[in-house]
Amino acid sequence: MSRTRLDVPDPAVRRLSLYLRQLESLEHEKVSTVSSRRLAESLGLTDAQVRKDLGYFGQFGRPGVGYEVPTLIQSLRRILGTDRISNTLMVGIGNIGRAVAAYQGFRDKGFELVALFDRDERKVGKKVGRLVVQSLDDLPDVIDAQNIRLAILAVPVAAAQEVADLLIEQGVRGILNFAPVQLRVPEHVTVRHIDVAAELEQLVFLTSLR
Amino acid sequence: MSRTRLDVPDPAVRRLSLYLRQLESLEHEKVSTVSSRRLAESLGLTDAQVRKDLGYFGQFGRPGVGYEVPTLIQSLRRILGTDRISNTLMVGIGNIGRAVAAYQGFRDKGFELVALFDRDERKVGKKVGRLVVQSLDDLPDVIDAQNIRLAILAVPVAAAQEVADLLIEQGVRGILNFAPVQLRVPEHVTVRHIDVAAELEQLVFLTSLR
DNA sequence: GGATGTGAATGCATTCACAGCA
DNA sequence: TGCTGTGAATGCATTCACATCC
Repeated sequence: MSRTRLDVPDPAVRRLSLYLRQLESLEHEKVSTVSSRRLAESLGLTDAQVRKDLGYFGQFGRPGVGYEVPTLIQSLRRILGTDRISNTLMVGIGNIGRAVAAYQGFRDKGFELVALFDRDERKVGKKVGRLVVQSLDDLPDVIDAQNIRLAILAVPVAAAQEVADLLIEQGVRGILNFAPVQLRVPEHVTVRHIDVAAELEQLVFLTSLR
Repeated sequence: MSRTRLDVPDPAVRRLSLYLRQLESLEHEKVSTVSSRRLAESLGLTDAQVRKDLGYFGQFGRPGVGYEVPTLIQSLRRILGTDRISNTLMVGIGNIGRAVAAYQGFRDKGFELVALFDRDERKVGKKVGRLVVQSLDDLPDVIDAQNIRLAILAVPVAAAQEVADLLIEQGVRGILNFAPVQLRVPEHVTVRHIDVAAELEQLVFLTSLR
């Protein structure tokens, strides 16, 4: 049976982003070459893991030398799909929404926030950065016109599932969810969840052990 | 060898927060009892996993009946350590910092944001919600006086490691890091990392597969 | 009958260890 | 010699399956 991209362990894919971040920082420091050992150490991992992870996707290094930093960065971006810009929309322009919208440097990472939506009619028409908040009624047209497949969901818990359903119906394939609720989505849709309170809970637990 | 709390799989601990969130929502709907099956289904997990996870910490259910929702909530809070309020501080009052500070409901989850800090002298003295932004010079005194062990780090990448070192030196044991950089910390300190760009990268990768 | 709790079995991710190449 | 790439071995998490109890 042929190896498909799908049988890569999920934890390995998560680490790809980590490697990319670290490599970008090395590039910034004008480091031209890095070994799996060095990369691993700076991230608190093992060299074998770095090599294995990269090995799922191809051969990028040179024995006896290591990995060329700029080339590996390019390769990782291509693998992740961030070598081209993905148009992204956001629904829910509250505190979190505004903060994320204000974040500079999305574009460098392969994303462009191209549309903002809110259900609250008082927010519609207001400017946030370069963008104007739109009504949810415009969602279908905008998604269509700009070929959007990624959405950031920053609405209150009570509205999250409903808005997610709407997004999916209109063709969104990936949702970054800030609402502290588990979304129910069809197979072909991917959700990533950011839950600040849950992370703090983990910290309390882990710090009270030692 | 005796079982210590430490040999609980990390993924299991992460799911505890998930269970808690779901149980709170069930309590809100006045559901008094829930089976592992039902709880699992609502979270996209298996019943065996729910039982095994809870089993690491004790026996909470009644065979033939299930788990009493309010009791299990209490137990989970005690396990996680969120049955008592943890005083928390934040450094870096930019966009993200302000958004997190504005988040209502920390207290219900077991946290109280009790102090804000920023290096920028122009921000010091300004009010954010009920709190006044303080100078980093005051950090040692505040940590001491309020017995703070948790910190939210929302400073720029360039300052993150330095501020983290300072926090740790003053006795902070857990750091929630929003800066997209891997912090180097001693053994006894725990870090959780929230990286919005990395999550979006994952979405791009996962959605381009199918 | 219906559900928990938990050892045993499985499956998946990590680490080892070494052949092969620069 | 130094480092990659990768099968084999290990270790860890999940799932199975059933004895036990309400």
